Amino acid sequence: MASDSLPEKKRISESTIHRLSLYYRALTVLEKEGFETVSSKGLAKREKLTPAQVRKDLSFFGSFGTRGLGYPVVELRDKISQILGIDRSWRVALVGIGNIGSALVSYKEFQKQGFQIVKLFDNDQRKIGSNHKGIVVSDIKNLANELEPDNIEMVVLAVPATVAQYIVDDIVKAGIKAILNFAPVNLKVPDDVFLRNENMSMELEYLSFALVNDHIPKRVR
Amino acid sequence: MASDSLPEKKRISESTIHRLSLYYRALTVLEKEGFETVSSKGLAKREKLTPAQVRKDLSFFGSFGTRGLGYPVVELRDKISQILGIDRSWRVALVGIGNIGSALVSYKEFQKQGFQIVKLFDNDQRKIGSNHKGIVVSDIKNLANELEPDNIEMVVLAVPATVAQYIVDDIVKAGIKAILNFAPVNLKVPDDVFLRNENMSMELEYLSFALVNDHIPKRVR
DNA sequence: ATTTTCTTGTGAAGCATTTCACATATTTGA
DNA sequence: TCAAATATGTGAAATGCTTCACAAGAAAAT
Ligand SMILES: NC(=O)c1ccc[n+]([C@@H]2O[C@H](COP(=O)([O-])OP(=O)(O)OC[C@H]3O[C@@H](n4cnc5c(N)ncnc54)[C@H](O)[C@@H]3O)[C@@H](O)[C@H]2O)c1
Ligand SMILES: NC(=O)c1ccc[n+]([C@@H]2O[C@H](COP(=O)([O-])OP(=O)(O)OC[C@H]3O[C@@H](n4cnc5c(N)ncnc54)[C@H](O)[C@@H]3O)[C@@H](O)[C@H]2O)c1
Repeated sequence: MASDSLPEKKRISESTIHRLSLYYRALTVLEKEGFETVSSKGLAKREKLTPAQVRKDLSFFGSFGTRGLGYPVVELRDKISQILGIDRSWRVALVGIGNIGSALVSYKEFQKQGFQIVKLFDNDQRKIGSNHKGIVVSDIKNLANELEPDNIEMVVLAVPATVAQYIVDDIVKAGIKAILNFAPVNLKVPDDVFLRNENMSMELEYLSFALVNDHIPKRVR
Repeated sequence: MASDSLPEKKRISESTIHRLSLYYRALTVLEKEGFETVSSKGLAKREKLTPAQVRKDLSFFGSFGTRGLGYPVVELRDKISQILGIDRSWRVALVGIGNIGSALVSYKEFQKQGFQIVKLFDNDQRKIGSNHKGIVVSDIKNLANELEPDNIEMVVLAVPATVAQYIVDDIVKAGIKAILNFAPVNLKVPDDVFLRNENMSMELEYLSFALVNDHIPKRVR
């Protein structure tokens, strides 16, 4: 036959990616605690997962363990950080320097993890020009000029829900491909833009449901 | 036979519960826009889901639609709010009045949605006694006395990761059954306590992974 | 009244994810 | 050196979740 289907890129589930974050965090702690190796069982226990789940997740990306011994803590952590792309730093812009936005700018852990907030935007005249942790707030009007994908790789959106779609449209136009949105609204973006939503109300509603229905879900994430 | 297995309580998946939140939000918007009914197709489109998914989710809880017509917007919204348990208000305590904690207290939407923050705790002498939106910050030392499950039904935890487990132990001891945690740490709680984590780093790491791997997950939540 | 159109509700099929179970590799202890 | 213990990596089975597809009910059109 002339054309077999192209070797399709292996697709990883969202859950696996989230668990990689958990493993990464656990391994960081294990290193601090002085462990040199850890078994899938040990790792699983820390994150309330099964050993098989841990092994399967890691197996999507390679073989990192030693039979009879387990995984080398530091090596595995470094490997996961490569997989997640957090073995480098990311330049992040933050739009909306309100309650949540200010909390995010002040949060030093992001910086340490390599998510560097390097640009701030707002439309409030009292905020524009002001200084937050060494960064001067730019006027949102200049977003198109000042948001270069060469420079900024991710945008965190912390503006009111009512304006979020307009702003996201501009962000997309500027060529940004990754957005973390805090506004409780379903934003429309093209297929090649990665959008994640942080929806706190949803988690409170989940708790409400759980209390009212005394609910244990089939599968806990 | 003497004993058939008890009619097991229908377990609903986490995804379905989260989608109920989305439907609720969409229906609120639809009502404002003046729609009296909406089809599963219409609802699906707004939330980037399939009509079958919408119908299946709702079918777990009953039959709310009319064939040939769709679902009555207001009625369905009210029904979902009953299912989620948000047709009432919840009394919430917030522990840790720092960057995130302050943002949450100032957020009026929670109040509107029925999540009433009615008690604040911190261990910082400069914060204890101070007033946030009409609530005086209590000393964390008094948590055991002042956190009565009769009065407080949920706790939001916004303290440093290093102390989160100690505090959560006290919260559990006080009899609280629902906790929303912002600290990036895997907290241990008994099986009858519902715990949800809000982990922003995880979402940034997801975006990082997506950019590095040009990744579209198998299933988008 | 009757037909056509629309749309729900739901088993069943299809697909994704988790768990099982074991061959295999390595370490540990005797 | 060898046996026992440990623990990975992975097909296959089991479980869970989503989508299909269609019968059936209701509305709209004729
Ligand atoms: N505060 C919370 O605890 C919380 C919780 C959950 C969700 N959220 C959501 O996060 C978002 C931000 O919430 P917040 O409490 O920080 O609100 P906020 O009002 O304190 O901050 C919003 C900021 O966006 C700016 N802004 C408004 N319009 C803008 C525009 N067109 N361009 C640029 N900047 C603009 C405002 O000047 C302000 O600084 C909202 O969508 C809110 O629903 C907040
Ligand atoms: N700020 C952010 O944007 C952000 C983002 C993601 C996660 N988080 C997490 O949320 C949590 C809070 O972050 P933050 O930035 O608001 O930190 P913060 O230091 O500003 O606030 C923490 C608050 O907890 C109080 N606290 C400390 N120990 C306490 C104790 N034993 N009992 C009671 N209160 C105590 C402090 O006094 C302070 O008010 C942290 O776990 C952090 O990792 C924060």
